[in-house]
Amino acid sequence: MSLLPQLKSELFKALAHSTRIRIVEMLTEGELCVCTIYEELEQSQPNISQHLSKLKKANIVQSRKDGLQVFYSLKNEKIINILEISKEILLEQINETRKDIIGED
Amino acid sequence: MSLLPQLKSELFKALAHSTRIRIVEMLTEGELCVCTIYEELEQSQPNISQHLSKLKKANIVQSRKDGLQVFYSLKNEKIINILEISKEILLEQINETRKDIIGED
DNA sequence: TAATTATATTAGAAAATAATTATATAGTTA
DNA sequence: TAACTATATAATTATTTTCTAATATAATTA
Repeated sequence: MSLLPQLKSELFKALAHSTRIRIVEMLTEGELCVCTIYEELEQSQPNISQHLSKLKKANIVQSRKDGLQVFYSLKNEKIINILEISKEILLEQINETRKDIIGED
Repeated sequence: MSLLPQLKSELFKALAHSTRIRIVEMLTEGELCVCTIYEELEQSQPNISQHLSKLKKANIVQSRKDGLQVFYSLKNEKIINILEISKEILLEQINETRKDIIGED
């Protein structure tokens, strides 16, 4: 019995929240301080902290302490590829739906 | 305010269960009858039916009826790419962990 | 048309997840 | 050392997800 499907599902579980998707996408540009993340996303500090904790537990991000601040960054750039492909899939879905409604070009 | 993060999170939610991962991976080989899926995965028929329903709602699979049987197939092959990248990420994680424990080669 | 088969749906209980509020911790500065 | 700041953790409640058992539906065959 393979363990991989279970591990994969845990990875996707970590990505299964729009706030966490937004965090990962923010981190695409480079490391960010926790304060920057919750201010930009307009979410409470504890809420963002908990989401970051889930991302960290899933090994999607890592953190580094600098004085009072904590900076988070992506642990593996390949996570960006997953987000890119998901975007392609969604855009194709949207395009299909459009065709169904408007009719073929 | 972009809608995409929300849609992406819904896509990942649909993949956030090991049974659904296994189903998608089975369908990589081509369309399958519901009965084949629940027999091979050794899960109850209603349980598999519910998981298939979630995958269908997320537009990951489509179904086709043939007599009494229903055949499911992938709707967009790109979902396979997402699973492949997730595997790469996980294998790299495992390799890192191994290095931490055993020491650098 | 009645019985059978394959699948889907529903209802209900248990478990997991999420947001909020309050509090704790670690590091800094006065 | 006391106050302050940034972040993390804990507790609570509400919501969502999952599994199981029972039932419904649709297509087939006797």
